Amino acid sequence: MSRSSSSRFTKQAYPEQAFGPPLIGALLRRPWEAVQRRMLERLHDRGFDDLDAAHLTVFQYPGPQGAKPSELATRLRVSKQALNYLLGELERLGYLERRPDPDDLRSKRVALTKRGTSVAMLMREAVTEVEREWAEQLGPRRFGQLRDLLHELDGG
Amino acid sequence: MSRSSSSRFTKQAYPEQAFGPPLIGALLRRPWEAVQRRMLERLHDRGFDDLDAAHLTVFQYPGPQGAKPSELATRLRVSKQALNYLLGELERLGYLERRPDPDDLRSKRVALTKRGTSVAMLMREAVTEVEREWAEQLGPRRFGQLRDLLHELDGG
DNA sequence: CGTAGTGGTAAAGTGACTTGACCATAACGC
DNA sequence: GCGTTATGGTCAAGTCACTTTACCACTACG
Repeated sequence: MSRSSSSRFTKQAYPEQAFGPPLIGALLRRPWEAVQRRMLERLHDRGFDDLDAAHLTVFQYPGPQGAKPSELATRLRVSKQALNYLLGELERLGYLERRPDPDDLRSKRVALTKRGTSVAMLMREAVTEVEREWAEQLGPRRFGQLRDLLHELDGG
Repeated sequence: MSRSSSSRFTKQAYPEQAFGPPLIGALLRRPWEAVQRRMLERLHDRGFDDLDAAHLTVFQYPGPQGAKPSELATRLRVSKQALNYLLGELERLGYLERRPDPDDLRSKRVALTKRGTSVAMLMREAVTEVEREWAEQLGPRRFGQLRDLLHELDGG
């Protein structure tokens, strides 16, 4: 499903699109969705089928390891209650633990379990897999350009 | 692996990240989220504050104009009931109508109202705005490269 | 024309989220 | 020190966006 036929969005059903060509929004969205789908696919392949897209946001780069729940909530732009709910799920499923923060008695720190670390690694592998495919499609030099340009946008 | 020392994600809170540099997944995700946020921001600025991110998926390129609900559901990867729910909302709020399909009496077609068309145009403006900023940051030539590379990935 | 398939909707249930409240600790004023 | 404000986390209750299930209308196919 990685290559799909070209321009699968131009079916007869949209003969007269009021809009012009896709802007950068759509162009970023679709590859990103492809990455996301691949990650979930691989996780389910390997038996982690109690995870869904919502859980994955927690594992999103750079991952929750060592983070304080409230920090994570800010980073992921969800309320701390919503995040706490997710952390509860993930803890119940054995992917992480919430441990007391030695430096702040109010606070906790997220610690990935072995199972949680596997998920993080699998996600990374899935992305690497897609990277390889894209590098093949664009050629390594141009893929490198793409990554550099995105990285620069990102503030690197 | 401790490059990206200038990255805003390397706060003291994550001194020993288990992962390396961001892979293409994160690099795509973050600019895309920036675009998404800008769109919602502009819509709310202009008084369309009864819309949220979920509604926007319906307006996502290439937009719902003329589409059959079930078609849209497939495209957006949601169940047809969930989509129908969203369409109901958007119809109630005056952004679109569901009209009978002349060619298939079972089917409907989505027709944007004037209000709905405004939203589509505003979204497009917001993206264009971001494009301009990025073109300035990267330089027009390199921004063009970025767009072309993404377009090629997309199957263009 | 009968039977399977497709498009759409309604109804009920669920659960991921919200808002609001609360307690414990920390940081800062004096 | 001691009171005040801010921060971190959690619980409880309510909500609503979605799911599942079912169903009807129409179409396609033999």
